[in-house]
Amino acid sequence: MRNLKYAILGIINRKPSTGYDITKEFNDSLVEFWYAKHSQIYPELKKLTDEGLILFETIIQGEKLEKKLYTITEKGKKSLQKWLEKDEPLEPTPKDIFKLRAYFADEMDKDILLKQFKSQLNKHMERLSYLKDGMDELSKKKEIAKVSSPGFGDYIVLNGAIMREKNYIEWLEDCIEKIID
Amino acid sequence: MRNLKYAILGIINRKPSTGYDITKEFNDSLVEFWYAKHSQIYPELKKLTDEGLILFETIIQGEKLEKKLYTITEKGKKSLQKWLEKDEPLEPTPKDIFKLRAYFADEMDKDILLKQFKSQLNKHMERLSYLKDGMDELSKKKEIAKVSSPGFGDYIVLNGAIMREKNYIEWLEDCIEKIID
DNA sequence: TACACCATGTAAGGTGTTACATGATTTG
DNA sequence: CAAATCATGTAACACCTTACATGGTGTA
Repeated sequence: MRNLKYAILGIINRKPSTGYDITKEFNDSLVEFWYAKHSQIYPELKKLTDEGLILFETIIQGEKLEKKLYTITEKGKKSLQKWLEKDEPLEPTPKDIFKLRAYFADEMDKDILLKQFKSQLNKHMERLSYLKDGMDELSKKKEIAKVSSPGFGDYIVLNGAIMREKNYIEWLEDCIEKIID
Repeated sequence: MRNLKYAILGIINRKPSTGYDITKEFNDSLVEFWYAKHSQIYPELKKLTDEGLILFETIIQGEKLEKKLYTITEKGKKSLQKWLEKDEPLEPTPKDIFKLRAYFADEMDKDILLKQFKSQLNKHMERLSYLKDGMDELSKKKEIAKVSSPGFGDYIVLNGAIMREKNYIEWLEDCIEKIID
């Protein structure tokens, strides 16, 4: 466990960051497979500092705004590396509220059921389109699709998200077909 | 929120059940999209009883083993129905620890990275095979693939799980190819 | 009679969300 | 100069996991 710990460690390892930066990173780039609110991040940063895995430098922005720029320590790098090398059993399948509803489909009025699926389809199509835009931007910005290039991680996970959305859409369309006839 | 509440309500609505039954149901049938431990279920059952959404009958098994068979009330059915009809915004994408690791791929030694992906591939192939077996069994047992038939919910979500696993496997294979060359 | 499984609960602690709280800087 | 964004934190509460705790039933 302690996954947030390693998520933060990994981000700081990529580039020294403030708590605010990390929050943004989570809710922009990583949001397709990890996220956290700032209320969880700041206490965790304190904890990691106490554990000697990161350290910070106070920076004054403008006149008096203090911000803490965190850097990973050698100890932190070792800890991260160890976590990256771990090969653990598969996590339980993530929870999916829509599928939970779908499981109770035979209790639902057919029209409502259809409306539900169509609405869900819409939302996932929007998300897919958003992700595709992200991919266009990424391929402009970075040299991707090559291991050890710094954009490789970004590329494969974004590609994974696109594949996942396409697949979910396929499933929804399949269900809609079955509901109709 | 209060999703566990509705998950339990839905299960009891399908068929009167004990806490033990519900626990098994979660960890057998529903595990691909929802689950909970008994330590979460028993307190929730108490809560739902207090709210008048379910009620129980004490049954003696054998000589003296007491078990509580829960049944949904009219109030409970209304509450469930209302939840089933809700159309809420998309949940954030579920967290995926493996993708979190993958995001930090450029920090990893290429051999270790490859081993990670191959191991992950193995595990997902096993899960897929397990799910396919489940589908074979389900199609023997019930009349499925028809809305309003009682097996329809079971069928579409199991089918969704199979599709999801196939897709994840495809992504892993794609990544492995990219890592190799 | 031992072992697997049935059956129900509580306690402690970790993880995550929402709301509260405050203030500075940048940009239009 | 107003609004958006930058920046950091705490408190209360909800959700979830692990471990503790106890005892009955069925079957080989």
